[in-house]
Amino acid sequence: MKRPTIADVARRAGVSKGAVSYALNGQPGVSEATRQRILAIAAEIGFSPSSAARALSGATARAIGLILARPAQTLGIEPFFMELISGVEAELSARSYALTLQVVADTSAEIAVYRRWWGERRVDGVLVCDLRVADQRVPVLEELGLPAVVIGGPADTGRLASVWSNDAAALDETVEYLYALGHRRIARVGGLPDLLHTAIRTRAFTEVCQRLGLAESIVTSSDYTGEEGARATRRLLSSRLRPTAVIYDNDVMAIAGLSVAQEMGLAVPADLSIVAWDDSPLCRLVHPPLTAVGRDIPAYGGHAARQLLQAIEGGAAPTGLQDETAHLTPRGSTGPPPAGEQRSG
Amino acid sequence: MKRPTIADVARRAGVSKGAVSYALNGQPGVSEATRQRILAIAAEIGFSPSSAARALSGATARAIGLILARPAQTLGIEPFFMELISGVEAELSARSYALTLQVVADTSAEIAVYRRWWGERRVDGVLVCDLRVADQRVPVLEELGLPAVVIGGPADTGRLASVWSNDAAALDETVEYLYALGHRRIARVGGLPDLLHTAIRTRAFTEVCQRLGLAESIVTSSDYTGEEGARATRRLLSSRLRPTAVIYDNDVMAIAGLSVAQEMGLAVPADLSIVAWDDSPLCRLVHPPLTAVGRDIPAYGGHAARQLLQAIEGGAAPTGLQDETAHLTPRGSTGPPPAGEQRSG
DNA sequence: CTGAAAGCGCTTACAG
DNA sequence: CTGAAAGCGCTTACAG
Repeated sequence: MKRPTIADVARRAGVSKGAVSYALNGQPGVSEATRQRILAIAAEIGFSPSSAARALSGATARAIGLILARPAQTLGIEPFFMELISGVEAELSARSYALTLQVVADTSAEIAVYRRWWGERRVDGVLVCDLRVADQRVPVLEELGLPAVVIGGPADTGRLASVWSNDAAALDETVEYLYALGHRRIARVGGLPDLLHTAIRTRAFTEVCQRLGLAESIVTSSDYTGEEGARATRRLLSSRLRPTAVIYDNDVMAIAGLSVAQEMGLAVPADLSIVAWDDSPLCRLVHPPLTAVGRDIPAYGGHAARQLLQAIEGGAAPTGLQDETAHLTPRGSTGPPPAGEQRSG
Repeated sequence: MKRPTIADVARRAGVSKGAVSYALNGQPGVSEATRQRILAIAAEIGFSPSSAARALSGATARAIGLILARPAQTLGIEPFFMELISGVEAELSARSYALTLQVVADTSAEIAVYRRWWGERRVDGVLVCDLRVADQRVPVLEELGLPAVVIGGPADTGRLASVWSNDAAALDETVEYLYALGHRRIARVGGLPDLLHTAIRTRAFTEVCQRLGLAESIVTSSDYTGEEGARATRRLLSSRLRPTAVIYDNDVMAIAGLSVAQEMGLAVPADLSIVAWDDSPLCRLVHPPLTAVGRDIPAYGGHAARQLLQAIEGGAAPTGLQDETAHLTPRGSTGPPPAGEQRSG
């Protein structure tokens, strides 16, 4: 099947190619009657303007890029990224922008792809995930002048806008809730230590524990896999003064932690309380269902996409956006600590 | 920053634009020495050819499309799609093809996007997921002449190649394993009934149960969510002659089923054996870890991508590929049925 | 082996 | 309000 071009539409409508272009793009230059006739003909013969030709003349690819630099394993198992992508998509497809996705091994590969995309003019802008402390990607994107919105923060992202959520506040709320239940030995299994949000949560955790007078707060790092969540949990539960509550930095590790507790003969929540970050359907799948800290991730992705489109189309650099703070949803995995534990620590 | 064009490279190399093009694309027409000099200059000034200009003249976008028509909820929670995408990516990025991803609500939206992509020449070909019985997408893609590889089968996909796995054989193996353990009342919680692989597994299940003389084989359908998996399990476990083993069509429902069993006071595997399809890290996360039927999904995606690139570049339509058959990995969730149950049914 | 030129299908000033 | 034309940055026959 031969693809119709703008010339085909012009010929059938008896107008110039320019007129068709104006009609399609909603620009002045054609009468309303002509516009309607052109639109009808375009629809009839199934014409869509070539994205390549459009990009070449208009200099806009109508595509944005998203790079994921995580191993396939953790990518698949964490609902976070797919939910984020769904939200991004909803925003993009409403404006018929395409999403170009790439999975890479590490940050340097990611930077190489940004450079290539920029050279190829393949995307009009990018969404940057997994913001790191002193992130190397930020200066590169600034130098290239490739519009970008950083997902994560708060942080100094220079000229790049960011969309972020107040994780420190959410963490405070969580620890205070556990404290109110009577917990005095609270541990946290954190995520990848070089991710900014891990650093932010770790600092908040340390501060709130100090404020509440919890001397024995413990933080360990992990890579978000179930294996590391299980290993960290075994270590915590085998220690002399084992914690009565554990906060995990993702849902997967929390579920792994629940299994380890069961395996070690500890009842949840009678002997151990468990809190998952990144609330997701996974948390409601297990028994008992997990108390979790969460927020609307598709909406988060949508907000980031909207900021990016604004940066691309509006010209004016958006200033960034503080998204909703995650909130705690208590379920069956948290309760008071075992009797006799309540005042120790 | 101004993006370098082929003219910049040509000027600095003291050759024509044509020569630069030949050098970059590994075509004859330039001497080896000149080619090396051109390549060095291109690398030095960070030149990547504009994908739009390339697509416009060469008629190849160097991008393939993938559409997911599932609600955000199930997309996020099932590791399958992300693993598939990872595998596709690995194959594509090795040849510097881009992946254009779109999430849509239903099949008619999906078909509309195919038509638009075709008109826009945005992608050189597409990967078709979730093959259905009498799939409406197949004739549309054939009519458009858009290269496509169907993920799933075996089925009559006309001129489209497909990559598939023998699910019937894997289901046989699973039922025979449960039969050998002594199970005589085996139930199956199937996936979306209009998906081809659900139909194939359902038929295989019915046939193997007949062959083994298991009269009371039960099949229910679901939408792959934990909620439906839990509901189906409650129904099964509340029935007068409850099954002693249940096979679930995905990992998420199997985990939900495990929780329901625990909630209803049944021990797994002492009172109930559970098998998950789509083995994934989730299956090893719970306690007991789930016996599961699985295979290498990233490899599956990679094979599909390779077939598609062959269809796009080779010209000759690939004939399709039978991928590895899924195999059963016994873990802690399966065992003999309760004493006294072994000969009933 | 190399250079000059046409052409891909749009968009957008520029004249009428 | 409309038409003719240049130009985006490549690729690829076509001459030399």
